[in-house]
Amino acid sequence: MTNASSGLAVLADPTRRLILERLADGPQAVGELARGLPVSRPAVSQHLQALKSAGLVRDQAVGTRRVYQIDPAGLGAIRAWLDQFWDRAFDSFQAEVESEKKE
Amino acid sequence: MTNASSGLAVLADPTRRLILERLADGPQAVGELARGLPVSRPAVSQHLQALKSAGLVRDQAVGTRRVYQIDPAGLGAIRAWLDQFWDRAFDSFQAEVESEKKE
DNA sequence: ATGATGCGTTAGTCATGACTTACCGTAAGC
DNA sequence: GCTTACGGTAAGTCATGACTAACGCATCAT
Repeated sequence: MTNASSGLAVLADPTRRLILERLADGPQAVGELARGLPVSRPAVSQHLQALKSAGLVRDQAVGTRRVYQIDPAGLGAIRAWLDQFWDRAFDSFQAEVESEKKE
Repeated sequence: MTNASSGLAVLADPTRRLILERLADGPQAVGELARGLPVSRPAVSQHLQALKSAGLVRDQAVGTRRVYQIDPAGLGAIRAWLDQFWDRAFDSFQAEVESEKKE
């Protein structure tokens, strides 16, 4: 699923954000990622699974290796939610300031 | 702390997002919020505490009630992180597409 | 002063999830 | 064929955190 809810839940974990930051510099295989991270390879695998089902990464088999890269669609959904939320909050924020002025 | 890390961690919880959505329509007191939510009032209090320490809401004492409203600053930090991350990811994504075209 | 309302806090329970170890399947190299 | 690298999966442990019930404190009304 590629909605903001699952995306935000996935972005909550610091290790998962680390993985995304690595992938933001270019595609990488699971082993490469694990070598640069403070957790085991299976842990990375599980995080990648979570990121994938949230639509934040794509994977591609290359021989025996499996290369992951960021999927912009997932990030877009989160940005959209945040932007829509921001607009709404800011509107009511200003409306509140206005109504307080009149008193 | 008002950085993206704490903000994202706080946004991960669905109940907390519900609270924020309510507050996006205007300031509200704790009891009002709790009445419209599927959890107890103490739970709402604790969530508000988490939201407050992440810089996402402000509170204001009004008599015996305590009115909460969204603090735009916290949301801004998260948006900034996401935007910066999105740009970086999209660049390397396009670069990858380009390099694949040439093969 | 007394009662009532509104909230924060504490203690304790329970579920979730992040992690490791061990294992299994698969693709490449000798 | 056999072995070796790579990665997903299963099982089990442990910490975190979301929640409720109970309590205490402050503010307003009578």
